[in-house]
Amino acid sequence: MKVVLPDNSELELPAGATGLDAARAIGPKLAEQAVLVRANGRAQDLRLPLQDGEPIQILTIRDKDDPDALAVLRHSSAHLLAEAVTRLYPGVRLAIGPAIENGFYYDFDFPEPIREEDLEKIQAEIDRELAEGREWVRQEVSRDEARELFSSDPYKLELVDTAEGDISIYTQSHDGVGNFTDLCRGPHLQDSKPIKALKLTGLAGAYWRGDSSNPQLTRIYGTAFYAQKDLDAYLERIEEARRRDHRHIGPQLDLFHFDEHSPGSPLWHPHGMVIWNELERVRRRENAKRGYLEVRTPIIYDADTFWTSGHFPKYEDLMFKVDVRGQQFAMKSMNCPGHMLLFGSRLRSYKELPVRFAEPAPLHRDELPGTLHGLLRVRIVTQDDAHIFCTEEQIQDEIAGCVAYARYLYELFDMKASAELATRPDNKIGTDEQWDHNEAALETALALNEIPYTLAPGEGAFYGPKIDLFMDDALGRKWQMGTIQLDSQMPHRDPDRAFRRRLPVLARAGAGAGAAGRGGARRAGADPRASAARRGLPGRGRGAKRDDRQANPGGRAREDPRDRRLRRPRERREPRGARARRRAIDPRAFRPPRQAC
RNA sequence: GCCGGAGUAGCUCAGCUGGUAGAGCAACGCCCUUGUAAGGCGUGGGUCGUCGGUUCGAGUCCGACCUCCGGCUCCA
Repeated sequence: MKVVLPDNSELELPAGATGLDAARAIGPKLAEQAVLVRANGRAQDLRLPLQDGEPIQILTIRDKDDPDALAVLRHSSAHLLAEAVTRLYPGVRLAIGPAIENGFYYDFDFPEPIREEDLEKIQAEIDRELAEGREWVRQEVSRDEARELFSSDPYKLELVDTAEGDISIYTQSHDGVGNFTDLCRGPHLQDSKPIKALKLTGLAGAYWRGDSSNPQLTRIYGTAFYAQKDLDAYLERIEEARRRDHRHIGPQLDLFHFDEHSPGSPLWHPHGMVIWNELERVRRRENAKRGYLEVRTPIIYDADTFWTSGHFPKYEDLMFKVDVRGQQFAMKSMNCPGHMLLFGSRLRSYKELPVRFAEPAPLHRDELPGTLHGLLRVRIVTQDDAHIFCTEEQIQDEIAGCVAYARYLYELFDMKASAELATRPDNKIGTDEQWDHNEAALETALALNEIPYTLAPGEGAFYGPKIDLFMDDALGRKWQMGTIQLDSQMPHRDPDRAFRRRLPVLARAGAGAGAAGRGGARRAGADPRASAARRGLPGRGRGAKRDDRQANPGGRAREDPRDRRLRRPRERREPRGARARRRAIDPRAFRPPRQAC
């Protein structure tokens, strides 16, 4: 058989030859330095056979910046970590240990919790392994053999059962030491020599398979490079980014600060307001150019409003509630309710359409403490939020307009946009034709604007697909910025019947949408509460409300407002933890930002 | 929320096994007048995150809480 080399020359090989065989055929030095073969564009273990006629590229230790070459180095590093931990902590159970963007991690289930100090010990053990050296041997096994091998490792067993294709294992050892075997798809290095720098960087809790209903594991992070100076440069880059952290610079420049008396809510200083007002000016100017009509609606609405809008069934725990003379109100976490009330305040003619309402209102969200992060994840956000009421025929143009607007903003701030297109979920309402049409409209808009996106199948809201826009920060963390959501089902939930016919609503948030949630758990059902809400159809909210009232008659005891003034600020209304227990949910699974109404 | 870390003067931090708080920078005062990464001398400044407990005595030990930092997506 033949394979094609990068210079387009052909290499003749015996049938079943592997990447390593190909390297050997070219030269001994190449074979020695090879770490990976890219076959047909895909990273492949050197030990695996090549296909006849496919183009290949041998990556070596000199391709030290190649993402695939780094990934194989780091994945092998993760296995060294696993070996060290297995030796140091008898009884530990192994979960998974992939390479990630800037390093690798391995998830463990420790019999006893470990602390940060333990990392030093583990690091020393890994350093010893590196000094001894390790070679990796790949073996293919049957599913039954794999189950036998990992019979005491529940996580590995689950992986065996859910794995696609053949099962492989890797054993790492050298001169009889090590001898650590792990279930692994590969690819791996030939041996540990290319790992010139390996550093454990952190410790964190992480749920098995990213699902909060699963046990929490202990994740150990690390990174590795083909050269010590690359590790040094990486650490220096992290340091530099830290020095430029807006959370330090902001207060230093007297722009804003945070106070523990209102966690997650910046206090803007005079200098900061100069920037704020400039952003406002840009927002007004650009909105005006695009035909948005500025409106202003209340911050606080009664519970009825939020049951109808669907916020309460889904997001009640993340909204600030206000008790007004015994009646429950809440602070809006999105502008939709006000805009719906405004649009529905009189009968509208389709000749008015499209109507684009924009509102720069402060929105309040009771984000969980562990998720707050400077100005990027806050409890109060003023975003350029808008709702567009239009006809089915106008959808495509309006969406394209929204995406183009988003692109304009990203370019204005010199940010690289990336997007996620979330499509129909299982509990969707509306017809397939409608969804086909709407998803296509979103996709077309993204393509027209050349914004790279990934598909998130099944992640759309039950009422329509959406586009979430992201930015990366200096440390490579992803933050959700804007969103564009299409709701073709609004009339179903509109109690006031302001619509004579079914009218789609487009909800979009652009500049200033800084409080967006991070891309959390992707898996549907990760949040039991949210998925339950998704199952509920529009209109069921009212029933749910009655149930809720019965379950919780009267709610919290009322208090005299005068008492409130007298009360010392630190005093709490209820036992600590009661509230936390009530909302035992996975914060990441919750995508608070802007589920439209 | 969960896991790990942290909370001592405006800032950066030290304070080991408990005995009533320190440094550098900043600020302020005086001196020097010195051409742009830190001239000299001196002074003031801390309920050691909050509440409670142990103790003759707690920044230091125990408990609860608050806030902040890293992480909880990258699928054997």
